[in-house]
Amino acid sequence: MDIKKIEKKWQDYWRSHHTFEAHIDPNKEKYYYLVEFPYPSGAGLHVGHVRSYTALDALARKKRMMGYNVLFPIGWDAFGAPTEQYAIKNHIHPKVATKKNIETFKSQIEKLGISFDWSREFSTTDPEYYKWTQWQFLQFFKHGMAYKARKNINWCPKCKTGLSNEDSSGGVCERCGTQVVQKEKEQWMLRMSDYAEQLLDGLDDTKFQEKIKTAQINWIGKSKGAEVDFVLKGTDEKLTVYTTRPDTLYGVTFMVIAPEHPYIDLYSGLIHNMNEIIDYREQTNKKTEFERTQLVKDKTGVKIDGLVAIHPLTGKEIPIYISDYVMMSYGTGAIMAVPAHDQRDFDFAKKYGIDIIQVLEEETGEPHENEKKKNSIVAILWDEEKDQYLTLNWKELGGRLFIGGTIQEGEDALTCAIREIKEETGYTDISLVQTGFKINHHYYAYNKDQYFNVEATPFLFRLNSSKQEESALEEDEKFELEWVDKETINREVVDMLHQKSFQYVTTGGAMCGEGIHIHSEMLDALYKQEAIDKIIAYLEEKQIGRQKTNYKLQDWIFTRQRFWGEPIPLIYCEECGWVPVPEEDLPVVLPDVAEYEPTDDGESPLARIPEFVNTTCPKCGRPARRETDTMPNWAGSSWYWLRYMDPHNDKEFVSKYALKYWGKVDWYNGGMEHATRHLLYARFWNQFLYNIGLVPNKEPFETRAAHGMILGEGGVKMSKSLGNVINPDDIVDVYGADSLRTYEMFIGDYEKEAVWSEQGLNGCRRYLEKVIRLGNKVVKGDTYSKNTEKDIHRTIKKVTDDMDNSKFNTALSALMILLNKMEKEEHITKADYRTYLQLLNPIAPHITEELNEQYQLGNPICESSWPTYDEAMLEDSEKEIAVQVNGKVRATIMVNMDDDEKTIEEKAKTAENVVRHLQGKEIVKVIVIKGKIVNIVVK
RNA sequence: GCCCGAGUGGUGGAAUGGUAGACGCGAUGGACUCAAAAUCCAUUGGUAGCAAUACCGUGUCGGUUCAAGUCCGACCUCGGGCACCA
Repeated sequence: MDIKKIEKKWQDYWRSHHTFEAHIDPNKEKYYYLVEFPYPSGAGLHVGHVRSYTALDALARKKRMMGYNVLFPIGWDAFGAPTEQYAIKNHIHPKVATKKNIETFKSQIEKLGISFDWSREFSTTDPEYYKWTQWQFLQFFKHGMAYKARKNINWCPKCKTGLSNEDSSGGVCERCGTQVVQKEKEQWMLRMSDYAEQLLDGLDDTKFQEKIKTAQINWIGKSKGAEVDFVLKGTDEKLTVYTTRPDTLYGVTFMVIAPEHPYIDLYSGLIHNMNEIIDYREQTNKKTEFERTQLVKDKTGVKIDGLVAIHPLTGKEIPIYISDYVMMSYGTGAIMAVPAHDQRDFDFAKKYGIDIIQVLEEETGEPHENEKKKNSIVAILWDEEKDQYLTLNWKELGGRLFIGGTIQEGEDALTCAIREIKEETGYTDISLVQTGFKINHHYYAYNKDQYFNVEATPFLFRLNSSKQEESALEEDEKFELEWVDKETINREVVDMLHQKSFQYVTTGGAMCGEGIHIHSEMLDALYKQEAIDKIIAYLEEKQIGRQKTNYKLQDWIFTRQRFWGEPIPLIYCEECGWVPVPEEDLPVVLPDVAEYEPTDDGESPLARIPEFVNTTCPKCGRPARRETDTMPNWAGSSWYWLRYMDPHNDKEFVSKYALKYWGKVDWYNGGMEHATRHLLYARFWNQFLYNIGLVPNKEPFETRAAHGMILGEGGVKMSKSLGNVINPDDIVDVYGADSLRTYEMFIGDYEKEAVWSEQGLNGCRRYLEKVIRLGNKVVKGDTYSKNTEKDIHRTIKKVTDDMDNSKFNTALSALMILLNKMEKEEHITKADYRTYLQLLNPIAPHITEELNEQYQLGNPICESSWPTYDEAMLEDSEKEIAVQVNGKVRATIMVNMDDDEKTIEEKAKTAENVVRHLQGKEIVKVIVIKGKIVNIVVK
């Protein structure tokens, strides 16, 4: 058999018979499968594409055979930087490069036999498509959802272009390695942050995988908290901060504002060290967004000399700093700093010597009635040289602990700690290293038969010399002094108070956990949520604060200073301002020019083309200028699934009729890398269209699944530089498309990454060859063979269920098992073979069609119905089950399905090896699970 | 740091709480062949044993259960996403 000819033959058949073209048919139930449309790069198709396309192809083929009207389209997401760069370098028009790349991709995909409906194919770069992208942008504009704003962008001075954050990671341009700078530009923005709550809510209407939902939720970044107003001393102005922990308000010891905060200029008259501040601001400006968002321990900042805030509750003066760890873009661009309970504030306070006030105490142990309150210490002695800590080993009396003790009348905590160390260990030559945060501990003392609630202060002391005096132990103090290392402590010190104490004094960070409030007047003794509620109520009553929800999600910067994108259809008129291009003049077409290289000043290349720029105002007819920026890559992919429903419509972006029939995408497959931004943009776009009544569903996608990556041999990413990229064409040439498809479906869990293996691929080819050879056994017969009848029914069920759950690997495994069984038979009937081929067809469509034809088994499989199974055929009348004695398998027995438990138990007890294990033992219990297992418990 | 995943033979990977390792790859032995390839048959988690069989075994430690790869708790390692987000 010539595989290549067969594959070509069936691909031609499907094309000429329009087998996979979908047509609206109200009498048939629809199903919409969508794969992320590819970016047709010069590199060609990747084996990763093959994996997801084959998976959805298999599902689509099966669904069609099950009688659904399946929409399974494909197109091209072709605008964007890579093609533009390629075009500039090779001096060809991006339009030409795109066309060439699409041709390559298309022929590669066709060779795989994917059942796409090619009649619906389009590219985002087609004027007939981007006309409607522009039209929809105008809907945003007309509904006040688009606005212009000045924004800092990443700018590469060498490439003369704006870069996305992704393209400028590490602070350098991804392509040329030049240091990226910040440049302020006017940009069109879409009000996506207005949709934060709706985008969050909408997730409930989807069946996305949990990890995809989480990614969306994280990106939206909702946080509940409060705004608090701090009066600036000597002014009428307030400095408002946002915090998620208003309950820690009493712990505020300083405030920080972002270097860009407008108050700095507003109050420059009051500030004495303006020069220093301007210097710092300039340093910050040099940093890229990337550098600023790196988590660094070493905080920098400048104290504002002359500007002081007043604590709204205590009336104390609070110093204000500027620092780049506070972002202008989040919250109010100003924070109240609580160094005791926030790591960043803690780091900053340590560096600049600012007070740290503890207002939360971690609680350990279980509270109990009639507790006696007292204050105590935990003292940890450290031998720096050996890096060991002194513990008291109380053995069975209390395990391994540090030195502990109760603070006496008139004594402070530190004195107490030094005294206790001396009394219990005799060491006196010590110095204090660290005082930890206080801990609120509940415990029961057996020797005193009393519950205690202590407020304990942990200390860390360094041992300077082993000078030791006589210790002063009391009667009941029986322990061994032992110096041990960190590991032993982590393992053996189990008392929560002592464990936490050790953590506090050795790691030395802020106390960020939950706890009960102290030093907080009205909040004292309250837990987190009660305290938050109480303080917010108070702040609101006094009108010095209010509850507030914040989102990380920001408005969408919708412009790029590039050539190869959709022109923004707006015209600027001196008289009328920004005016939309009239609908009948759409699309605003990209000019066919030779000059599309970037300009020096950051303007779009379109700005240099007078014929494009100069126009007249659609409103007043005076001379006017076109917007020269283009849309981002994300634009065209934000609505493409809608266009697939009605791709040739030149009156509307999609007809109501098509929308009503095809509805939502039922199953959307894509890479995990698009689970945040693309998916969010697409949902936002759709929700907007829904809100203005243009689409019938609020959420565009019912299910979103993500496939795992295919890695090169050795488990590394395939890349040009490693030279381990597998070209699907080469594989198809040598092994055939069906082998490649089968292998990629068999390689492992569809959602997990998988490692490419040529040997594994070869195994799948061998399997398909066996399927071909199985044909030699075919004899007449339109019913299943008696010997394999049950296996066939079971396999139908298994393959059907597994494919429904995207478990292609186990579906194939079941088919292999059935093949092995059939191979042992002398003959199989046409019916056997036909069903077998039908089950395999979604994964290996060419070879199965050919065999079906060759052995004259029936109409083409693509026009046949999916096999069904008979429930009654799934179970055997007899089954082998295991017999365990005390949970260990000792024998297997044959049972009939209609055996009652008594019979099974008897069979089990008399099984040869079981008898031996029962000898001399008393049977305590016998568990019989019908059809599964028997477990005999003996003593 | 936070949020997801995942740790099972030589290897890719299977196992609604019920015989761990299905299926594939590789390996070993054999058949066919002058020979090789292809194909077919057999074996293939480890240790002991001629064998029957026994013991051990799903990252580590503990727990629940008649029964744990699977459930619960603590930890370790790897992968991914997010991140001075107040």
